[in-house]
Amino acid sequence: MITRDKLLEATAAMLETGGLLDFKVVDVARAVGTSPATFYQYFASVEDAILELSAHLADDLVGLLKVINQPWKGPRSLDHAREFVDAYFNHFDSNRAVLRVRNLSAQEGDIRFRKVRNDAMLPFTKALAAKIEASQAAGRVVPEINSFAAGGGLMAMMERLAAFRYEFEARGVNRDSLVETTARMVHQTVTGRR
Amino acid sequence: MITRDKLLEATAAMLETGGLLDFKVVDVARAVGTSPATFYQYFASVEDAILELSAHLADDLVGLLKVINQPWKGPRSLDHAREFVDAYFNHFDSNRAVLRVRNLSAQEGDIRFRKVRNDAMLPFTKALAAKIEASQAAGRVVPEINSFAAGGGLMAMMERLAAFRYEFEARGVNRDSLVETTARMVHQTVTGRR
DNA sequence: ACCGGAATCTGACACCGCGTCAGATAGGGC
DNA sequence: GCCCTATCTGACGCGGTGTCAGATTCCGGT
Repeated sequence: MITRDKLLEATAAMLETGGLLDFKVVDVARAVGTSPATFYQYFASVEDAILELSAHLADDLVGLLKVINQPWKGPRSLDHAREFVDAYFNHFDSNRAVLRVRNLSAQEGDIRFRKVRNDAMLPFTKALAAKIEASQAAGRVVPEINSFAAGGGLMAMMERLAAFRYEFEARGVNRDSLVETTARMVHQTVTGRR
Repeated sequence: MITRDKLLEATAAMLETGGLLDFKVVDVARAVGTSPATFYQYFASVEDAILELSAHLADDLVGLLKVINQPWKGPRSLDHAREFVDAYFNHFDSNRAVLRVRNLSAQEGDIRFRKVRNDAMLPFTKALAAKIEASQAAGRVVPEINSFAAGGGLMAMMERLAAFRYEFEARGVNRDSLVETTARMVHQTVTGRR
């Protein structure tokens, strides 16, 4: 495998293991059996490396767009919501550490991370918003709700619950139960039906 | 003012300004007109200082418990939800930077930050869960929903929307609209009513 | 006014990670 | 075997970390 990829991989691994505050590029270099100079050969800064890791994450999600772009109708509509939530949880589980840093940096105002996060999440937010608008047109959802804000709110909820999943498990809410509850909240908000 | 407090204040200010990755205790010391040694006189590490800042945040929220512990009934029930969401947004706005780091550290698994975060949020999660259970008992909310997970989900949504409020403003959703939408989602989930 | 002790602060230091550069090393096309 | 390019790294100056011993300040007691 090419050195550059090894460095990226090691960076991700480093983020899994330790906190962001004591992240050291020396450690990354050591893990790959190379020197810090090599790291800076490929990346101008640590942020750049993490940014690249973040950018690749959106790729894993394209498959999920199918689930959310189909209409959620009939008796199976709740199943779609479940599938959506479950897949999103999986995605988060596989990429906890990088997503954590991506979101922090986006919150801190770094425009590059904001963009990467938006690229990943906007399609979903918009798809949910479109469904909500349809439900509003059908009179099943109140017009006072801003569809984009509601879609964003649902994404926010999913992201957050995925992030603190283990906190819930420690309190007796297992993964299935969390997915089921989240799916029902999403479904309810989107379709206006129980 | 006592040096220790000045250091805490400067730490918070430093977190507002720059990213976590380039946080320097020298900068904090300089801002207070003292030396790094003095910082370490009072705090064993940067984390400890931020932890203390985080711990104090819960204090600001005790007033809000009143709003959520009263029953949300009758024609004014939506107003209660609005008041709750609005106040939570304010809280987040006043303490963005510290909350950001608190949440990151909690996600990273730091048990002290987990505890501080739980101390701040659990009362609200539980209060929402209690309301949901009441609605379930009344048949207005489906029993398949786990009340604790749903309460946590609502808190998660609020926290996240507050965090990315400016992202929504950039897309034409102003604060009022965001609060209104969030309040309605909370209200709907909690009471089972539109 | 003076003293003594405790509390508070800091200069100085050893250590280590950052980020750079010039030069070393390794491929591979011919 | 030669050269050119791509890739790597040793060595370095800079600056931040965290510690300690000692300096300074403060204050109560006499």
